[in-house]
This record gives sequence, C-alpha cells and structure tokens, in this order.
Amino acid sequence: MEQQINILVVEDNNDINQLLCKIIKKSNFNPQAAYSGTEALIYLEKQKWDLVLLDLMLPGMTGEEILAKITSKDPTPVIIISAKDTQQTKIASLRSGADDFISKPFDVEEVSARIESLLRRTKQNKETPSSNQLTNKDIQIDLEAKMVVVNGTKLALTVREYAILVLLMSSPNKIFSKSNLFASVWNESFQGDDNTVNVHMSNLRNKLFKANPNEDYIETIWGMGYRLKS
Amino acid sequence: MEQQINILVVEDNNDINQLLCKIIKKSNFNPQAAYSGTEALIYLEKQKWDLVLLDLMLPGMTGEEILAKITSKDPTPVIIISAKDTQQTKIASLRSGADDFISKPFDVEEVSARIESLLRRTKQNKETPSSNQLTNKDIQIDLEAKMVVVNGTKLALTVREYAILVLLMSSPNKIFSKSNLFASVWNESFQGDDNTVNVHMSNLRNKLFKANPNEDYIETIWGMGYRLKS
DNA sequence: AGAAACCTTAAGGAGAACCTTAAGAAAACC
DNA sequence: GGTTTTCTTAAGGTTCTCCTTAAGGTTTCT
Repeated sequence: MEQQINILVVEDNNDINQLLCKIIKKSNFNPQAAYSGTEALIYLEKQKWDLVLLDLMLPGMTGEEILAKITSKDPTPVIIISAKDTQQTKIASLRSGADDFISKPFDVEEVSARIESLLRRTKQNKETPSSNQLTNKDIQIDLEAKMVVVNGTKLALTVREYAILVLLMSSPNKIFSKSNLFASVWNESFQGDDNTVNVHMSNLRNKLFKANPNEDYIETIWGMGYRLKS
Repeated sequence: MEQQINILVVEDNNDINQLLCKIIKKSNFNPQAAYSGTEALIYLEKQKWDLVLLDLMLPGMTGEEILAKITSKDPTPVIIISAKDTQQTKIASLRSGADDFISKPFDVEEVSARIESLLRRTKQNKETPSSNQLTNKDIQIDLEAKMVVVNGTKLALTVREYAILVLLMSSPNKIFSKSNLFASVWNESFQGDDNTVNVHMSNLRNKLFKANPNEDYIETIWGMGYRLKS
C-alpha cells in the first residue's frame, strides 16, 4: 500500500556511502548506492528517483556534471554532500539546480532531517486525491473511517453534514454555490429548497462551534455561496 | 507581465532585516519586513506568501511558534535564519516543517541562492493545470472558486463587483458600455440608472486600489464606457 | 469658460439572502 | 413494529447588499 521512496546515493567512499544508506533506511526510504559518476548515470537513466544524494568529488566524472545532467531534464530533487564546502561551491551548486547542500563531515540527524524536509516539499503535489486524509486548520477528516476531528474532539456528523464538510474541505477558499452543494451532496441536478442548505449549514456550524468556539470555519459569501476559510 | 513573488522577512534586528530585504530585491522578488512575531502573524493572515524567511529568536513570540502556525495550514515554504545554529535546533526546525536552515552570520550570496533554489522547487509544484482561470497583469480570477487575487491579496467582492470584473477581464482592452454592463451584470436589456454603474465601478476600483495602489486597472473611456488595461 | 460626462461619498429604504428554531415527515436502526 | 435519528418544511426574524438619490467635485471636450 505504501509507496516506496527511492533515493540514489552517489558517493565513492565506501564507508560514507554505506553510512548514508543506513541513515536512509532508518527513515524507511529505499537507498541505492552508486560509487562513481558513470554508475550514477546508469541508475539515473534506468529509473526515476525521488531524491539524489550527490558527492561533488567523484572519480571519472565530477558531481557538477552529474548535477547538470539531472537538472537538465527531470526536476529530480538533489542534495549535495561535499567536503568542498567553500561558499563558492555551495552557491554554485544551488544555482545550478541543487536543492540543498550539506558539508562533510555531516551530522547523521541533519542528513535525515534535510532529506525528509525536501521530500515533504516535493511530494506535496504528488499527493493523490485518493489519499484518505483531509486537513485544514485544526479540522481533520479521515475519509476512509469517515471520522472528523476538530480541535481534538471527534465530531458526530450526519450524512449530509459530513458530505458538506468534505466538499468544502476538498477545496478550501473555493466558493460553493447552493447548486454546487445540491449537485455534490444530494446528487441532484435540480435545485431543491435553498433553505434545506441553510439548515444543514447552520447545524454543521453549530457542531463546529461546539468543538472550537474560537474559530469561524465556514464563511458566507452573500449571493455566491459558502467557503471554508483556510 | 511577470508575476510578483512575495517574500515575508521576519527578523527583529533592523539592520539584518533591511539587509535581507535588499538581497531579496536584488533577486527581483518583493520583500516585506516584519519585526516581531505578532506583526508576522498579521501579514500571514493577510495574504499568501511565496516564501517566509524566519528568525528563530524574536520578541513576543518565538520563531518556533510561528513556524508551527505556518506549517499547520498552507504549505508555505520557510527558510530559518538563526544564530542558534546547534545541530539540535537545526534538526528540530527541519523536522517541524522548515525547508531550509541558514546560520548567522550568513553569506549574502548563499541566502539568495537558497531562496532561489527553494522557489524553483516550490514553483514546480504549483503547475497544477488548474481549471478556468482568468489572468491579467496581477489580477487572477479562479472562475470555479469565484476567487479573486490581486497582487497576492484575496479580494472580497460582492456579486455585482465580481460580475463586472469578470466581464472586463474576459476581454481586456475591449470597451464595455453601460448598456453592455446592464445586459451582462444585471441581465436586463433595459437601461437602469447610469449612476448605479458609477457607484459599483467606484467601489470596485476602491477594492482594487487597496490591494495594489500602484496600478490603475480600470480605465474610463469618455462617452463610451470602461475597459481593463492589459 | 462653459457644458457635459463622469467620480465620489454618504445615507436611507427595500428586498433579497440568509439564519434559526421548532415540528412534522422520512429514513434508518434495532 | 416501534424507536430513534435525520431530513425537510415552514415561519419569523435578522442581516447584508443593492439601488437610489443627492450633492459637490473633477475631468474632458468644444
């Protein structure tokens, strides 16, 4: 079910490479060691990588060349790890497309923190819509369990209320008209009574308010509809 | 017309803040200084930011709290800039949602390189082939969400104002007469009071002006009508 | 300079849109 | 089949936007 995250480790020093791989494994990602520039290129051709850890000083081919190769096509995230940690090389690397730069000797925890941070950033757009969690402010919906948690308290919503909240949460800030709501919540193309929406909205708001009196989640846009503030 | 990229600089030291703003300007981005945690929060509420530079040591509110606020909702990119550069704080920051960490004293070039690197990465994610959008200068209308963003600021428009703006935006440079406006915005063939249009136009212009005082979006063509400058 | 078209601001009334509460109808549950 | 929950309808109240009017000002054209 979980998707494997593949990380290519390009580093000629055997010990360091293994250490890096160990760090990655510990974070539950899948490392692949490459010990030279040419080897790295083969791996890069072969498949897509979620992230590349790249040493700048390599036999056969410099890290800069590989970096250029990577950034020339796919926007694969790259973290440079190098002993050559002058400001110049740092800046040059970042400018030529690297996402981060870690100096050698490195701190184990920092490496994994930076890897996770970058992956977090790059994964954001890949989040499939089938991801079964919706979050906004302190509202959390588990779509699979159909459970709503607001400000730490579980909400007991009715079917309609739940459907409305899920719709609003699916696109925060988007204004949903009453027709939108009827189409989505009631599965009806024709317009029912507007007041039906009003009542459910009122009930939903009451429950949200009870869970967190300090927030006003749903906004009314006069003449247009409703929207969830984000 | 290039789109403006807005960067919030949260740093209590006046000199450093100004220096950072200068760096940002030099890279052709648009900086906004905030000198305290509370001030930062106000700016964060007010509009969307493409990136936040955040000092950890602030009066009134710690950077950690602000970081938590930011990451709790939108995935706004954050770079921490701090003198507290122990491994522990570094790692803690990254793990709690920061995208990068720069130690003080910092290298000017490195700051801009890291900013550009992170923006490069986050811009890619935004390439969501989103729905029907209208764009002109720095006005953006999401027709589906009925959301209007001008110069990075969300606009709260009434139904009439929204309809007028959408009409103008649908054909920049085209001159819309008052009859056109009545037909399209009011769904009425007959002419209402001309002054009604005046008043709505005035209100709309006010809201646009508040969002961006430097632009004059709507032009009056004497005896003919109005048009959106493109 | 004078006239016409347009801008701005404010205030009040009208009416639409919305909120809330309660009670009967429908559906779901046991 | 009866009970409970949920949905809808109805009614009365509230709020907000729009429209209109009006007055004083500005801009543009002749």
